[in-house]
Amino acid sequence: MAFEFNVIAQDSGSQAKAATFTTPHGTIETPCFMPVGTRATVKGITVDELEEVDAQIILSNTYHLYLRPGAELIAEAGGLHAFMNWNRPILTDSGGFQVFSLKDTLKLTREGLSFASIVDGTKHFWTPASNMDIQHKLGADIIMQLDQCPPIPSTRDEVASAVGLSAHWLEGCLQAHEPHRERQALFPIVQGGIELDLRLESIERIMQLEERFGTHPGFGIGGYSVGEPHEVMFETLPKVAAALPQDRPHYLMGVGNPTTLVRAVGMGIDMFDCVLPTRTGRMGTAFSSEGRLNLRNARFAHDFTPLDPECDCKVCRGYTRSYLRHLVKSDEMLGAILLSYHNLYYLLNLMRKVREAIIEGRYGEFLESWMASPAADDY
RNA sequence: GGGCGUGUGCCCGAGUGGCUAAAGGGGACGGGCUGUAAACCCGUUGGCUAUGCCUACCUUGGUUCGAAUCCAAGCGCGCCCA
Repeated sequence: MAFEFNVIAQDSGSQAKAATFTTPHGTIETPCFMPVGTRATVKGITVDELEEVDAQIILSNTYHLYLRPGAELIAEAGGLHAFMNWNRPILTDSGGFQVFSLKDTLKLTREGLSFASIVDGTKHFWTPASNMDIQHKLGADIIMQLDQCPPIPSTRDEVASAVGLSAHWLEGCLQAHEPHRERQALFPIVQGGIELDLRLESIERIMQLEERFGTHPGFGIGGYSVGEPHEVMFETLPKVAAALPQDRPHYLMGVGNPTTLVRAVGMGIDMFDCVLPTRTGRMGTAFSSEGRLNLRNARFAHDFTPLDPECDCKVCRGYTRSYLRHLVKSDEMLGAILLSYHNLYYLLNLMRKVREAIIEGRYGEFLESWMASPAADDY
């Protein structure tokens, strides 16, 4: 059976769990971090390197690929996997986040959303069904429903309205997706901002639709990390994750930094994605066991030690902080490439260690020592 | 030797009497980045016993209430003539 979620270890002191999730392009081990490759490329990283750092699944974006090069072209290439030469699982986001981040160019209606292309200004209109059609053509293993992701701060009415609209759109997505259920897993997305009752209402409306459309293979949790402090998210996140079925993966969308990942796993989250490792890497910042390092800082000019002495990735084995700083300061693309590579390795490796800890029944210890370490400085 | 031009903060460069501690770049330094309109964005960049004072636009002298800005000489640099 496709899209099987098998929990292989459950932490006794938290909601942390280790599991596997089966997709047509392979099995994902959770908890996992998914590198973001918006435009069918994880910026600065080849697919060989993605396999080197052992990314099990990557993300791509419906909005961006629809605009360029177009879903038809990707279908003609044989789908996203063939097009980008990546044969492991892929998840495509629907473009719901762009409803939030590109709000100036988008207009919402109950039927769908209209928007002006950020590429050439042309006008477009999406319905849940047309969005599904695009994602079917792209052919990712996991696809996300079209949703509305409201920013922080939003009024309660605005958040409630986003819950309603997202649930309404979900129905349209499910309907259009029915013939494709075996090939692609459609994840609904929980909205509701930072208010628990709205979150629970969102979950209820999502679960109600199972009566007509069958079991949802997994769940996205959206609308967090859109400006609120982490602690605010943590007030409701464990309750949201607990209110969802435990026999399916919980995907916390767009999160986040290393410490947030380590903690959120204990709150019942199985999947994460974030642009942070690649973006901050490209901009000259590296994750490390000593905390975040801004390689532009003058203090690294004569530092001929590895980026992170505790990391065994090829960047840390082969290059010094001084050299990486030189590349960054000189605007050499290799600097962005190497730091992106290291940051991805770091985060993926961290998830592997978290998973190992869960399986060995010591997630609590792991979390405690993590929080006490300098690596948790981003918190 | 003569003629013309030019000299601004770490660098390039705007400014040609008061609104100038001096635009704009670059560099340097620091910060940010969370389902990627991001190889991007923001801040600082003469000194101090800081809501004020001091020192500053090659140097010296002058004009003026007031000069980076006008005048004279000198020095440096550039081009042309000898």
